[in-house]
Amino acid sequence: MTIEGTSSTLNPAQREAVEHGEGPLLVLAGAGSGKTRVLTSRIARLVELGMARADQVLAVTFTNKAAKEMRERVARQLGYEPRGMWLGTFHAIGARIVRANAARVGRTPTYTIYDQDDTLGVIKRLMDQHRISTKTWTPRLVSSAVSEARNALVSPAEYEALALTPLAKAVAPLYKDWDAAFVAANAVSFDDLLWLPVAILQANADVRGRYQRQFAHLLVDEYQDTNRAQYELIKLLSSGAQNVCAVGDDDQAIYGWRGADVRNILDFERDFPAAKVVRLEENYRSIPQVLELANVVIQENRGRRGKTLRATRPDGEQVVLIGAADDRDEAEAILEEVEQRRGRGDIALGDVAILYRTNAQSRTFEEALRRRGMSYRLIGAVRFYDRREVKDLLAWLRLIANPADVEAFTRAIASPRRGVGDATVELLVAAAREAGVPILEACVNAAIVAPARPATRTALAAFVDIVHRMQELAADSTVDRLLTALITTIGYVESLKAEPDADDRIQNIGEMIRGATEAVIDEGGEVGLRPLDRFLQQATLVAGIDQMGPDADVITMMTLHTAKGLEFPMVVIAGLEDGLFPLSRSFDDPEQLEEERRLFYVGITRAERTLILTWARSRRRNGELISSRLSSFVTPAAEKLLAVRQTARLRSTAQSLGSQRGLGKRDDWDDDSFGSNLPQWRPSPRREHAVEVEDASQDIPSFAKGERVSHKRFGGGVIEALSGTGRDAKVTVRFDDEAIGTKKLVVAFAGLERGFD
DNA sequence: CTACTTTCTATTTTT
DNA sequence: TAGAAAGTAG
Repeated sequence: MTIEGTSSTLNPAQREAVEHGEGPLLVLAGAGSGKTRVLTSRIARLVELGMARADQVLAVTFTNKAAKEMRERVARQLGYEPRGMWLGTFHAIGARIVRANAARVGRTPTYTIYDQDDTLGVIKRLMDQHRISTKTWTPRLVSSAVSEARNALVSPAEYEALALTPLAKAVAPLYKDWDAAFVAANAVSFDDLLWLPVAILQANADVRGRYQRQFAHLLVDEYQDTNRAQYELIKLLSSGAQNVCAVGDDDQAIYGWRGADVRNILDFERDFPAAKVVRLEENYRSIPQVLELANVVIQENRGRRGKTLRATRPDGEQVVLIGAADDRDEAEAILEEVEQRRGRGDIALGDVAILYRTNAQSRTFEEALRRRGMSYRLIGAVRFYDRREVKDLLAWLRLIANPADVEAFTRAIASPRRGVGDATVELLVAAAREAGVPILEACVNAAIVAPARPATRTALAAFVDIVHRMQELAADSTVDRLLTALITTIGYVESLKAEPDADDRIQNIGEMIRGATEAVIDEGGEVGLRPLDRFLQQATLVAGIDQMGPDADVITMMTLHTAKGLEFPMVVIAGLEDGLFPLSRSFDDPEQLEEERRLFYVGITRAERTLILTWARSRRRNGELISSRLSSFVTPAAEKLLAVRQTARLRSTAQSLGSQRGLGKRDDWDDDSFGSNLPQWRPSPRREHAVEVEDASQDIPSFAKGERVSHKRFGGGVIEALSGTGRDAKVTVRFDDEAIGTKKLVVAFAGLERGFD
């Protein structure tokens, strides 16, 4: 596996981008066109020619891994380490700006970055305070509402003024208390890492001026995936010389759901007048067969700048489409393909990536790989730092670093359990908030602790004592030594022993201590930061992909989103079924459907030599068996480019199905045992279109417009509109309760009943 | 207070 | 199906 861009000399377009001098520059870089190469060459040249010192360059990447690779490549081209260069993700750079100006936003430099879970904790507590039931609105929903506001740079006051929907009206007062809650915990959310820097720069001319003078050149990778806050941050930092180099590809915009706005790249010339635009359309990665498919697929999208990838590599293998009977059959078929090619000496395991839309799909592959004894690695699904035991210990470290960290406190005090229950914890949290005191202090505050039982008070005192002792140790010790001491003191390993997978967990702890050792060695560029703080920040800001180790000869599996920016000799895109890819919820909204299609495009263009697409007629999803058909992304025009095959099992089930068509019994052809009859390939040039099983409708009630229904939670209402069919069927219901209003519900999940409540 | 059991519900992608 | 929340027994 390598990162894109391997050609040794620059083509004319690449050279033009690299050699562009002052002023804004937009590089529209198609997949595999060597954009990383352009970026690194450009940075190296800027420094080499003295157009900017290393510390005057700010380069933003999408992942930490990409940042690290870029740093290495720049160093290689320069012949020395570019010390002081700001090179990182938006979030890492934002974190640095916040830390340098922490006092201006009510934090200290040792503030904590709250991850998704921590932020959810804050939201639950806020909802509790405001007496909003987590049943009417789930904390998740509230979280995404706030997140959307933050990413669009909408302040709490503006949000309140604009709040029209019932959800927005419920969220507005919570959002108003947002900053106070985070300030009290000396913490910031993920989104705040973008919001706060923008706020700091907008409100403080001195700070703004200082950064603007510092950064002579800004470079932004994956510009199509920037959101409003990121865009504003770039504008604020670049004002003046406007030496902004944005690199991106509107066809690869796949983060709209995270607030990214493709218009940022579509409107670049409007925002940065006199911008030079360079297009990179020559693809050095993939064989023509792959590129042809990519072009055909993406042409279905409207609202793009329009570009066509030109192949530079010689002809190769035709792209394959395999239909399978079910998800297990699909996995076996894929592995069979891999082994055949491996047997022929075409590829090694390390050349293969299996990509899918949802993380849940990885399970079937894992099982199949285990059965065959093939080694693999799973990227992203469960981040190392998300494992329970790691999070427990991180909570302790966080509390040691930041005694106001409420979420760390609630977790640390319960792991292992030490005689303080939920009720006491909530009492302490509320009291600390009221008194405006860090949570750790509240535990030993006589007035606050008074109502608790003596045993609880003793337990609290003991807990605080441990944290204090560790704080002392942290002052002049390395992170790994601190961690080791902590584990012993709290008896963490012993507390795990009783659990079923204790061995794995203990191993992970060993891994964590090793990671802590490295955190001390790595200096990173930012001065005056304690190793502990650096370690903690890195632990929250790493992405799944960042943990992808050095190349090994194993199959790699990940989601399509994670695969962006990577390339593999052989790529499998699995689960090409309507409802899964594209996901059913995107059917309603053309923009979402186009984003899904771009995701498919991203997947296709990861392949260098071999591309295999697969789909399964039936699949187990969330505990139930659902049947589906080939993804509508595989249009007739696309299908012409494919070698279409079926597994033996699909052939046989398709036949038996044909004979009992209309009987509507679908389940009986899945549960036969798999045993020794692995799928056998018989080359079959065309897929019979006869395998159409429509009708997913039984078990799902059908309703009519105007009909009266009742919902368990929302009460009675009237159906206003219907959309979708089968298990994707949705109804729009106007509920009697005005506070609830009109809702769009998926019939299969909503549990609607006819008539009155 | 804790550990266990039962119930419920929600289905996507991630810095 | 799995994960979280709520309920229950000691």
